[in-house]
Amino acid sequence: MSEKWELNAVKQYLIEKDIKPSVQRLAVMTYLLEHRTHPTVDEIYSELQDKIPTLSKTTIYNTLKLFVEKKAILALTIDEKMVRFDGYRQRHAHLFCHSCGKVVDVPLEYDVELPQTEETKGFADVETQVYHKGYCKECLETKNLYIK
Amino acid sequence: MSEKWELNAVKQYLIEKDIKPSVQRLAVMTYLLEHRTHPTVDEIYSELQDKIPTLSKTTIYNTLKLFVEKKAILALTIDEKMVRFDGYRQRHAHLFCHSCGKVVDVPLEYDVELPQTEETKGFADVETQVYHKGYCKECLETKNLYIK
DNA sequence: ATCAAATTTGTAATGATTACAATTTTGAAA
DNA sequence: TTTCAAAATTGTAATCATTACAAATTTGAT
Repeated sequence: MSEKWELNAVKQYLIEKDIKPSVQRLAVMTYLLEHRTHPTVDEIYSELQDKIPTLSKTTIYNTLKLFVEKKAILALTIDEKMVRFDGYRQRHAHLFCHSCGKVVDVPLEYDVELPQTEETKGFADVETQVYHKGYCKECLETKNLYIK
Repeated sequence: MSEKWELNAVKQYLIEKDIKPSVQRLAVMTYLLEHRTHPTVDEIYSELQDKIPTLSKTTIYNTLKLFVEKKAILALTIDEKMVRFDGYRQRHAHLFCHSCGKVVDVPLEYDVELPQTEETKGFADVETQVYHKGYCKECLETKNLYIK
């Protein structure tokens, strides 16, 4: 569940992505690399508060925004309530449970390409995300969900 | 751009989906069927205010929520700021411009299936959405975007 | 015509995100 | 090491999409 990352490897990764490392940035990136849970801003903030007592939630927002701009992580809009973040860089899709909000990685066998049509011509910097949305086994078993 | 729908056909469609037709519901569904622009709540509300002077934005929210529950329309979470709605029922993917927020339909040649793995086993009622995100030609040509 | 259920409406609350200004840290140059 | 401007961080206040909720209206069966 929780791969371990060397601080220097994380630092190197940030530098590769043209991001100046700082205590806060290293903590956020390390958290994302070690936790494949697609956390929200609040989850990251709560988890890192202990390690960095002066941490501000605005810093988490700033940092994640920077990481996304620099393409070091992915912002997932799978949950309509809030953005989830993903530091995993291999091609994969995501599965979302409408009931508990859990997001899990699922394999994606091939690239889903943007077709070349009149509409899509000239689009640049396209990144593709595949979302599967439904209800997970645990929620179906433990909650009384009315799924038609 | 704007296919025309008979009121009775829309009414029939709502009934098929187990939705009791009302003036408001017919107006919203007709709007979604005739406009493939993936409008937001505000856009739908603005457009229908003239036709229905007493219309409330809460009604738009209620109506869209009902339509989604009954699977008459799709809620797109492609834009992190707000939900977009789609009344088009054929299989297709979506293309999103980060700069202007435009969402356009693009062909999707095959079903993107949820693979059967330990993690995905037991998931129910899964619906798949494919999002392509980038910058559209118009924005690239008319705005000074720094795309690295 | 009556009346309960369903629907619509308006207002107030919620909560994620952003704006912004102040404070702190960093790192190069003297 | 000291200085100082740029960058990064922080806290607070504002924004704005969405939801909660209660009152008003409409619907449809009797």
